[in-house]
Amino acid sequence: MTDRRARRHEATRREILDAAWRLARERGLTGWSLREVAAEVGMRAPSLYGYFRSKEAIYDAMFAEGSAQLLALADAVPREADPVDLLRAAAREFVDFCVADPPRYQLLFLRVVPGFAPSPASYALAEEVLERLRAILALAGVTSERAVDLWTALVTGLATQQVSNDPDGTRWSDLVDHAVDMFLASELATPR
Amino acid sequence: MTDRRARRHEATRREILDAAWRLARERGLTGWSLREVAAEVGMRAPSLYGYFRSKEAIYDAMFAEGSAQLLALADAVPREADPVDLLRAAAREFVDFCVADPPRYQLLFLRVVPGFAPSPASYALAEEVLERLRAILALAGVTSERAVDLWTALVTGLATQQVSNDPDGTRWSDLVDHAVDMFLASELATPR
DNA sequence: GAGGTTGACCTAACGCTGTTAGGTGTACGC
DNA sequence: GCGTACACCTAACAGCGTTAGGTCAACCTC
Repeated sequence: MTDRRARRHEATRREILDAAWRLARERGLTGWSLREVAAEVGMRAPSLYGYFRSKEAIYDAMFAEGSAQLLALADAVPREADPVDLLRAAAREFVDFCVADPPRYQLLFLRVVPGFAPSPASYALAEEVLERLRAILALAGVTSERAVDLWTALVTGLATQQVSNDPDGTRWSDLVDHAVDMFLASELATPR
Repeated sequence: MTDRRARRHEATRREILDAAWRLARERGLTGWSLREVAAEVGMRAPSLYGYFRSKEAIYDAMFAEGSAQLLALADAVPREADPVDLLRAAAREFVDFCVADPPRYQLLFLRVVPGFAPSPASYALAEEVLERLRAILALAGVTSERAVDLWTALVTGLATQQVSNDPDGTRWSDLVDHAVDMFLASELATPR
């Protein structure tokens, strides 16, 4: 049996992370303090340092977690559909993923936290997400690196506009299918 | 003659604003303190409050200034060219504008500063930028609100990816012409 | 079961942040 | 030349992330 101690430790880590997510959603990605997180789990701020080496380490764990969630989403994309439907679904799921949790989106894709950059381990997860994206696009016949870059610009652009300028509406989400059609018309016409 | 005092006051405001921009470019949009700005202009932090009501007011003045610069850029777009060339030039200038000064871009288009939202006066400037954009797109025959939204998503997406993921290269800037062609092929084919 | 160790948590404190209060001297308008 | 208004200062506040050092209970070993 793995140490009861170790399990308890992991559970407390989880509790801290959950509290951080909760506060980030309530007050904005950078709108919370360690003292608040500590209060949320019934501790004082310095005690958190037994679980995370710094506030940045908490952001890093959140980054890894968000990436893992997106990775799971990418793996759940159905493989047997029509390529157009496939990409439409993928784009829509991505934008919904972003809109559903704006702080998570900002942490993963915008460089919003002042000193923060993901650790190599966490960044590797983000790279793997990109790898899955490449695979999905390849299923639809889109393989060039330029096309992948254009895709990321397009879908993150839609997500950014939606989150920043119409957080409670669907003004840009509604454009996703149209944008995918535009993209595919252009990329599949000149397959190179 | 307008008060020498008033002129001197305005000059000091400028000096403070320039120092804030300089520090933002050096250390990131939110990576500077009032004490640093004050030191830069030979004062102590509390003295800045004679010129700006808060740090947020400095951000607001920066927001207004950035918007004015973008407005000037929009007004400089040549009106007599071929519509495709026009939009290509406009998109390229926009992305270059963003890449040239990432903190300015983040201030104007990402919601990066924790508590900050532009004042109504500053926001009006940003709205005017959008108005100019609509006019430019109309020159090329693009008039629907959905098409304008798709345009903003596309060009801000390119800019975001460029600034966030390849700040010193041209990986996404190089896609601007291609993206504009893709956009126009789609929007002009179905003109309604 | 007693003893020693380890780890969970605490208080106190550091240097930093934006901001306010209150004081001093000087440059200006009359 | 005088009185005022302004430019700037120091001191201080509460809050921030973080470190140092201490206390107490839970666990492992005998």
